[in-house]
Parts: sequence; structure tokens; C-alpha cells
Amino acid sequence: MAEVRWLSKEHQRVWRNYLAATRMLETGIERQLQRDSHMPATYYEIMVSLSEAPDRTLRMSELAERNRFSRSRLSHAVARMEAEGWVERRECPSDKRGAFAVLTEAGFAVLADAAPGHVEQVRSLLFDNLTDEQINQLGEICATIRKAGPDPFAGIWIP
Amino acid sequence: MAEVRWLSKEHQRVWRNYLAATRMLETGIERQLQRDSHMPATYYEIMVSLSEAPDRTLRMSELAERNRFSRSRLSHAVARMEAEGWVERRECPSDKRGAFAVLTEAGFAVLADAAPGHVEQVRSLLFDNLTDEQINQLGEICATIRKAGPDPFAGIWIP
DNA sequence: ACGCTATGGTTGAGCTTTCAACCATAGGAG
DNA sequence: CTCCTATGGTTGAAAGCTCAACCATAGCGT
Repeated sequence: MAEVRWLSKEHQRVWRNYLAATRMLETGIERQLQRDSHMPATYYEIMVSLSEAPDRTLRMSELAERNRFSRSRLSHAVARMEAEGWVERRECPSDKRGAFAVLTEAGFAVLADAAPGHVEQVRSLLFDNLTDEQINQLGEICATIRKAGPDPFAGIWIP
Repeated sequence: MAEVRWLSKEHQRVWRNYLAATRMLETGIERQLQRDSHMPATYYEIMVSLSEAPDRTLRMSELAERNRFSRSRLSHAVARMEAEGWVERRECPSDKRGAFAVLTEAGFAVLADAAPGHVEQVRSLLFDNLTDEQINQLGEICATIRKAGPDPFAGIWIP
């Protein structure tokens, strides 16, 4: 067992600020969506992805990867959204294992309705408080972290 | 209803990178702790806070606020940790409503055991990938977001 | 064609989190 | 002292997430 390389005081400070800030943001986003649109952020993200896809349709696997959801999480979420009538499943003709998720009209309407409040919340908790420079920095930093992270994000890296 | 101020293309890019990066990090941290130490990150954070407090003891409310947990979430978590023998509750003599949480020896041992692996994971997913400058920037950004956020973080700001 | 492994996706159990309701005590104001 | 409200904390139910197990089809090598 090698020596433990503890975090420096400075790194610790950063890490704790990171935890507090991200938790605050996440909770704030979640609460606003739940309160105003009766949906968790997960559903919102799924619907956004679908709304941007051709025919508002995506393969489950595509959808999972884009949002970094586990397959299982997505599957459960889509099941619940299907029950709400926001999404439909269709089978894939070219690969009988596969499945498509399609955003319904009702789903699109719900999304359109939820969007303004959500965007406002993102602004007020995040963008409105940072300088343009900081926003750029944050973008770079997140892109870096993201790229450095394990890739398909399942399996391999944590056995 | 005022005009919706949508996010610019650039802000959207940042926001999506933010979501992907933070989700990746969170999941990675959670998985490592669960796999190697059979505890969720929540417990780890609680135990860290306690381990640093005088007599390894804190009021529930203090504990909740420091980590930005809802009272309810903390209460449930402490109950489970108590069942594991990692934490004990004591009543507060000066305020009979209050309660203290105390980290037990067993809890401390478990924490000490979990720490090295956790730190290593934080390094490898975050710090190792950023330049010193980026780390400083991230620290500043998170501190700003945190300060700008709603404060006691319950009630008031989202009715 | 056969068998083997890999891939796409679902399922159920168990754990965590949230929300709202709740109980008990504290700390004023009248 | 007696309300009346605020604070500290807990609880139960409902919703979401994770993990591991699973089923079905794909696609390769022979």
C-alpha cells in the first residue's frame, strides 16, 4: 500500500466549496422543477434530448449516453414518463433488441411549459452570479473534467 | 409574464458541460465509496464533519447546515449510521429539543479506513486533470456560487 | 449451422431522498 | 402566567436511484 497523498489545505478548501456549491445548485434546480412542473430534473433532461433529436426520437442507449445516465436509471425513468403519457417506446426494426423513445405531443407541451422557469432558475443560481470570464473558465474546466472521466461510464473503470 | 431570456448558445454549452461533469464526478465518488467501504458519500461527509468537531460532537442542526443537508435527510442518515454503530445520539441539556450526534470509535475507524481510497478517487477524477490555475479558478467560482445561493437553504426562497 | 460472447434493454429488491405532517420545547408579547 | 409563534428534530409514505440478475438478439469464429 503506497503512501496516501492527502489533499493540501488549499485543495480541500476547493473541494468543499465544490461540494457545497454543486449540492446547492442541484437542489435548487430540482426543487424549482418539482414545485412548478411536477417533474424531477432527470425527466426534463430526457425530454430536452428527445426534443432536439430528429423526429423527437432516440435510441435508449443514445439517450443514456448523452446524459450520462445508467441504462437502468433511464429505463425506469422512461417507464414512469410513459405512464404520464410524455414519452412512447417503439421497437427498432433493424435491431430487435433495441428500443426507441419518442417524445409525445403532450410531452413536448409539458416541456415547453417547464422551460422558462427552469432557465430562469439556472440563470439566477449560476450565470447571473459569475463574470463572463468565470463562465468561460467554468466551461473549460467542466469540459476537461468530462473528457478526463471514464468513458462510456459503465463497467470498465470501477470493476 | 415577461419575455423569456433563453440561454445563449455559449451558456448552454457551459451548462451542459457542467451537468455532465458534475454527474460524472458524483457518480464516480459514490461508486468508489460504496464499493470499497460500503457507505454512501453522505455518510462519509457526515463523519468527516463530526471527526473535526470538538469531542467529535455536533448539534444536528449544525451538521445539517455545514453540509447543506435537509434536516430530514440528516435525521434518516444518522438513524442508519446509528444502527451501524458509527454514531450515537445524545440529548442536549441546555435545550431539550436539541440533539447531539457523536462519532463513535468504531465510526472513526471506519472513516479512517475509507479516507485514502476516497481521496485518491477525488484526485484522479478532479485535481489530477486540472492545472493549478484552473483549480484556483474553480475554487473562486464555487465560493461565489455558494455565497450567492439562498442561505439557510430551506423554506424562504422557494415557497 | 453451431456455439460463444457481447450488446441493448428491462426488472425487482433494497436503499436513499424528499415532502409534508407532526411533536415537543423555547422564547417572546400581552 | 398564558397564549402564540418559531425552532429543533423526527417520522412515514411515496418517489427515485443503484445494483445485480436477467432475457433476447446480434454477430463473430469455426
